[in-house]
Amino acid sequence: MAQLQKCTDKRNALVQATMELVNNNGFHAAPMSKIAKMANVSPGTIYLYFENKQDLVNQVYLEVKSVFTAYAFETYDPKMPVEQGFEVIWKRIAEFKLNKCQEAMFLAQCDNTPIIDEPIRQEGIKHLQPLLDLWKRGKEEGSIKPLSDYILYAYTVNPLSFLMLMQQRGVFKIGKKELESAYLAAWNSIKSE
Amino acid sequence: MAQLQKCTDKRNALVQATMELVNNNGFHAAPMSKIAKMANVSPGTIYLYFENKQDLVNQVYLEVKSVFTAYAFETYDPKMPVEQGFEVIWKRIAEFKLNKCQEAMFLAQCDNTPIIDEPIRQEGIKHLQPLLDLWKRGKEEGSIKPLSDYILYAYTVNPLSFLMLMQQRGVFKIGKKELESAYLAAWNSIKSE
DNA sequence: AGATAAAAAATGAACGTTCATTCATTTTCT
DNA sequence: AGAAAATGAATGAACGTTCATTTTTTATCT
Repeated sequence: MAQLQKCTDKRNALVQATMELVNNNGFHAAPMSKIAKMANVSPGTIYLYFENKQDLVNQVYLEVKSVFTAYAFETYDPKMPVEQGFEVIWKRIAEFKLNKCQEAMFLAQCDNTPIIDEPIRQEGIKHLQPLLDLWKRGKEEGSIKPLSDYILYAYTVNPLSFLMLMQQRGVFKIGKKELESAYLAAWNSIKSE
Repeated sequence: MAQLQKCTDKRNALVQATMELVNNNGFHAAPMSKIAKMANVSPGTIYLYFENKQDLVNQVYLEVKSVFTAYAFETYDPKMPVEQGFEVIWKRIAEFKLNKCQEAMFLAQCDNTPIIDEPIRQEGIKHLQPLLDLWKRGKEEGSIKPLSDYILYAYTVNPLSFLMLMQQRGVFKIGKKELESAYLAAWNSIKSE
């Protein structure tokens, strides 16, 4: 798979088409031929950019995951106090999950199914380190309950995935007020005392 | 599709095999031929019990969902005080999600992908009514925050799905102590004041 | 009870389709 | 003109589903 020099356009179109089809139809009903058609590209072209279908979906996952974490930490500064830092990160994550639905849905599907190879998934998690560091700091100074990172994640970040899905399916709409309540619920579940 | 009279055994074996294969390989890599083999049945036999592959997975979903809710409410009595009722239900749900991994994983996958037809999914949700009634009571008496049911679900039940997955993937183990912490986090996120 | 026939259930090879992937050819860029 | 990129028809494998046949169960009669 020789590195192609330009035309990151076609690659992006393929990434976008893969997300859209997997979101709407599921992995099992997202054939290469349709992905190609949606990206305005010939089926054969996909194999200039990706090894095969599994590699395609792996790469899309990694790319979307790193866009997500970059977005999450964009306005965060490790010098912030714990509570403020948490609020900043949480609200960026919420903004991402609720506005970039396409990307968030794709991640949710990948994280809850075996379609992504396990080593690739592990790699996608690494970018989350700043949040884990913040939690470590919070636990040390006593502002955050001394719980496993998995529990902290389950009660603060994961609920947003569920709310995103419900919004996407049209049964629930989250506005400014609901977002503030949701943030409080998140903070209340992990803050000390 | 005439009703078959006996041999609910074969049907159960098919349900079990479908869950196992979809959990381990994903829907796209769970062909009818493998499902049949795992259930010790001929491929043709599947079509005596189910219309087609979509119907098979729909029915498995409905069946597992109703086993789940039956389990959740088994020890609950609507006459219980709100906080006690919530604790009873929450802990049953936790028990189910953490012990019946096969079933819980399958539900998580179905709820986060488009593999289940939307009307069928809607039907599966109906059995959750007792919990919604409890929350209504809690909001009216002021013991539970006046939040949307979706937010309450996101912060109390959904985290368990995430923790179940992490336990299943071997990166996290939830014991008696963690379970108690998790319950407190859940209750803290939705209790009033 | 045992024998026999009719009905029900189960089988698995066969069918038509669709899929991922390849590669000889064409198009676009340098 | 030469190299790089893109094409899309062709290929073989795998899939969901069917149905003519076989096996098992049930019902009936001696």
